[in-house]
Amino acid sequence: MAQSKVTSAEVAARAGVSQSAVSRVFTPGASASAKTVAKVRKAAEELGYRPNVLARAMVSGRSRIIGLVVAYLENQFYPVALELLSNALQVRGYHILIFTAPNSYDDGIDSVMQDLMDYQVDGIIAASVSMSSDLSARAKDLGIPVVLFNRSQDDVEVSNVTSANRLGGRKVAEFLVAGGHERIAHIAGWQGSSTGRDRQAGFLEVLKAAGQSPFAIVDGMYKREVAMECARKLLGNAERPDAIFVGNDHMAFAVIDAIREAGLRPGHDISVVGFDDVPLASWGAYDLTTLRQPVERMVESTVDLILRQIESGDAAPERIEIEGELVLRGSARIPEGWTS
Amino acid sequence: MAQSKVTSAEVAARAGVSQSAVSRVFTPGASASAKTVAKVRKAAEELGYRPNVLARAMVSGRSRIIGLVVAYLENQFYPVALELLSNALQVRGYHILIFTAPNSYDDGIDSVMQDLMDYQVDGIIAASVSMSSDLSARAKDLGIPVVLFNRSQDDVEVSNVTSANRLGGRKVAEFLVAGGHERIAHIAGWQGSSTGRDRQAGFLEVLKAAGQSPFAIVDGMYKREVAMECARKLLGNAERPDAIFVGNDHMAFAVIDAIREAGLRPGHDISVVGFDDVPLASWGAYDLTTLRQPVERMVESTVDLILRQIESGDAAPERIEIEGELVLRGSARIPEGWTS
DNA sequence: CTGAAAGCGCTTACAG
DNA sequence: CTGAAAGCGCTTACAG
Repeated sequence: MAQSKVTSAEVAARAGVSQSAVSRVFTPGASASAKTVAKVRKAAEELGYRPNVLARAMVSGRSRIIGLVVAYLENQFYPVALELLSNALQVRGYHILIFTAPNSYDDGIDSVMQDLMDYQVDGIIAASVSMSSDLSARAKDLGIPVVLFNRSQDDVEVSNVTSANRLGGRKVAEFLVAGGHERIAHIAGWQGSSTGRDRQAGFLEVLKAAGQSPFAIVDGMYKREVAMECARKLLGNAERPDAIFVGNDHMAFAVIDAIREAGLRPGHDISVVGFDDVPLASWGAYDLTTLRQPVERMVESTVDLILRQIESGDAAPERIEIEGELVLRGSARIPEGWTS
Repeated sequence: MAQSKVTSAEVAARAGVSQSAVSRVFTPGASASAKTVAKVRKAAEELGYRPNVLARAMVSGRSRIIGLVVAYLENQFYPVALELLSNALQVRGYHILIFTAPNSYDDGIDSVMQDLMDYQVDGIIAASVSMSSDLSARAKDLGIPVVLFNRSQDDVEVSNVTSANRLGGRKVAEFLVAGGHERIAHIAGWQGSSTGRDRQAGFLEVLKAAGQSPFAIVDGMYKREVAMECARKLLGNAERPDAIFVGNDHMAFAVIDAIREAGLRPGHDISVVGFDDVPLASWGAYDLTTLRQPVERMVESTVDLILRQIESGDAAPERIEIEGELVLRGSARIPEGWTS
């Protein structure tokens, strides 16, 4: 059927026009007469021609490739975001080139960024990675737009999209305090990340205002094993917390497993609240009360932001924050007459 | 620091050599004297030069991009595979360009494949997708290697890597029969997929050999909601199954949720066995007995296969099948003295 | 080993 | 609107 790699020159020959004309027909916004368009489309169809994206990228300086730096795909939040991101970008004519990075260390990220540049990506979306300032700076230097997804970075002028993490931490604390809990522990998100710190900060503010001090605060590092270990310790003592706010759902699942392992019932003997609302949170086995991160809207904003920066060359960094709501389920006691 | 987009010509000028010499220094296997190499490396370093992958791709015909077609990322098996695939490919100097596709319909896949070709990918890995014969054929026509991951297709000559699905189905059935179960139901994987059919076929063979007929067989479509619905129906009748073999873990979690919802205990009142062994299967809340798909080895084979085809031009299709083992956990009764 | 030159498949001023 | 030509940043025969 189709020839192997048809070029615009072959189409031109068949259509009886110049190669430039063919190019124009396939370039949105370029001018060509209706007659030319018709001839070219017909010939292209017959030959199975499609423009070579790479060649186009070379001359136009636009690869229509977005580099996505991710890790931590065991946390369901990221695959979900990845799929949404990819779909949204595909519709707009872009595709995602994946770069997997060691999560929290600057070591590997350096070479990842090198790679990224080699591919002439039009933009970079960094999810769940702490990019060193150097690298954000370097991307900027090269005029490559960067958007941090679900993470922010204070020391660099870079765009980011997050949920309202601090407010979210506050909401969880208010809910827990209203529920009459008096020994509230926090297994925090990684304190090397903005999300981990912000959620904790909001949580502590409200606790303080309520005249409580936290039963315990530990860094769960966003890792299942660490959170599990923390939970076991917390539950192993004579005096136990009556509620645990966990820095994300992924860790909260471990905490619930640990609670049951100790013979206790989440939502009855001890309340657990997570952060994210990944699909698994709503499944029967966990039924997790959690602060929802509105991932669809976060993705929309991220895509809008990066494409705007690419297409208009407007690189003014923007910080977008989207508010999420508490989703009530069975893992935490609901205060009398509570209406979110 | 770094200039915006340094070219080989600039490096050449600074090093006092020709542009070709610079190219050779960065082309593995090309010949250059030690002296030239040193001068060029020095100049490149100072300028922050890195070869443009896209330009290289244009002339060499190698983009070092692998197109990955995926969907269904809510099933943990795929993100896990994606991460492993990306890591393995990155080490070998390739990267993954993501194409998300509607799962089971040929409709959308068609345009996805068009896209794929536009980017001049060196190879295609198709996961959890049924490619139409046309498209496999077309890729072949263009000399683009294709490997199906976790899926096979009989009507086309295309490489694929799967686990031993039929054998896996047999193992599950043997285990369940040995456990004394006599009313074994099967919520099957999507019957439009080879994996779904093969697992079911193996399962039925053994049941038949044991003189049993299945309590029920339904197609769960690899979807959580469908599986949940099937399970509810199965449990709603006066006579219930005493075991359910579920076509993959993702659906098995739904089945376990349904069982508990009905006030029954998995592993006691009714045995459940899944297929995959995703990380979640080992978490306390599900503790799922399941037939492990050896994803690391599947990924290794996939990467080896596609790179071999790309780099040697050897396009002889190969079908690789990797045996997986049953992982015993709490969701199914273990036969007396059973040793896997 | 090395340089000059052609060419990969396009887009985009530049004339007409 | 249209064609001829230059050029994007490389690799790769081809001579030397």
